[in-house]
Amino acid sequence: MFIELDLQSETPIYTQLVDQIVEGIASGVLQPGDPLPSIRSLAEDLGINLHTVNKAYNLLKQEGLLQVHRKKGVIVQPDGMPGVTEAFEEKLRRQLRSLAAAAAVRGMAEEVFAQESRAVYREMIANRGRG
Amino acid sequence: MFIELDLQSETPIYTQLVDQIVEGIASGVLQPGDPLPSIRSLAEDLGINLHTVNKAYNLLKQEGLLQVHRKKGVIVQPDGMPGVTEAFEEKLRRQLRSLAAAAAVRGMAEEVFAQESRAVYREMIANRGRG
DNA sequence: TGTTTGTTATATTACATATATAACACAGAT
DNA sequence: ATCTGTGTTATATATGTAATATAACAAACA
Repeated sequence: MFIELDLQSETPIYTQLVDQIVEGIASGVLQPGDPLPSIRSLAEDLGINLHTVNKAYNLLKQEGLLQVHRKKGVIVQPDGMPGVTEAFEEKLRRQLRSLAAAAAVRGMAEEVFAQESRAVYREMIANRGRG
Repeated sequence: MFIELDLQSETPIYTQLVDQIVEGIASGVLQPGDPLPSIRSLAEDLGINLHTVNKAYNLLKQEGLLQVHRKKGVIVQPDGMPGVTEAFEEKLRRQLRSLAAAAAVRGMAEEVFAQESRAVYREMIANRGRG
């Protein structure tokens, strides 16, 4: 499994799970229809509790990124990913504003900040051709 | 005072305080050397507890954005803001990665994401001439 | 029948958030 | 000296979140 947890981190375990799965989908490592480990097996692999994995999976299910079946297990959304909704735009801008302010205060120029954003996005989807 | 709290929000009060003060500095509403309300008076104005304001002020003090004196009170860092450290770059990139992944998964193109970042930054510092 | 799946329920521990009081040390004004 | 307002520190409490530990249930499949 491609997931690596930092149990010392201040960011919750279930958030780390959510982030890494989303990044997995964005990067193409996880493709629509691909199966994910069962709640129990992933929990055991990572040495964490069943409910922590369940919480992460459910959040992603509610966002429309995962589908959850009885016996089929958990798979990456095969019927089209959710689009850029108004709610998502708002949330994105709110978080970008916080980052932009912190960057501006430290003297990071507009071009550098924008370029940094572009670079991070590009690296994210760098090898969608192969995984 | 320019601070507005959303007590229903899931983001902690002290985080809202930190964010809005940083945005105040970035936008020029707060200039180096400018005084901030005392811990007690701001707490009373906002209808929150003294310690919540204290926590926010202390975080900003540790980041080097505020100075705290005995009787002089709290002022915006007059001796030069902290620069773009390696630690800050890492933190920024980590958070940008999370946002970029969420955006990419929803089909937001690289150019749109980068432009969104630039626009948010620009609006942040839009009226540094006067406020 | 038995196993594995997601799901739900309950309980417990640990930690973060926020509040409420209280007291302390320091600096300035009266 | 005394009072007042400042940041600071110390306790205590209430609430919510994060994470764990068990247990049980319903559905799908071999």
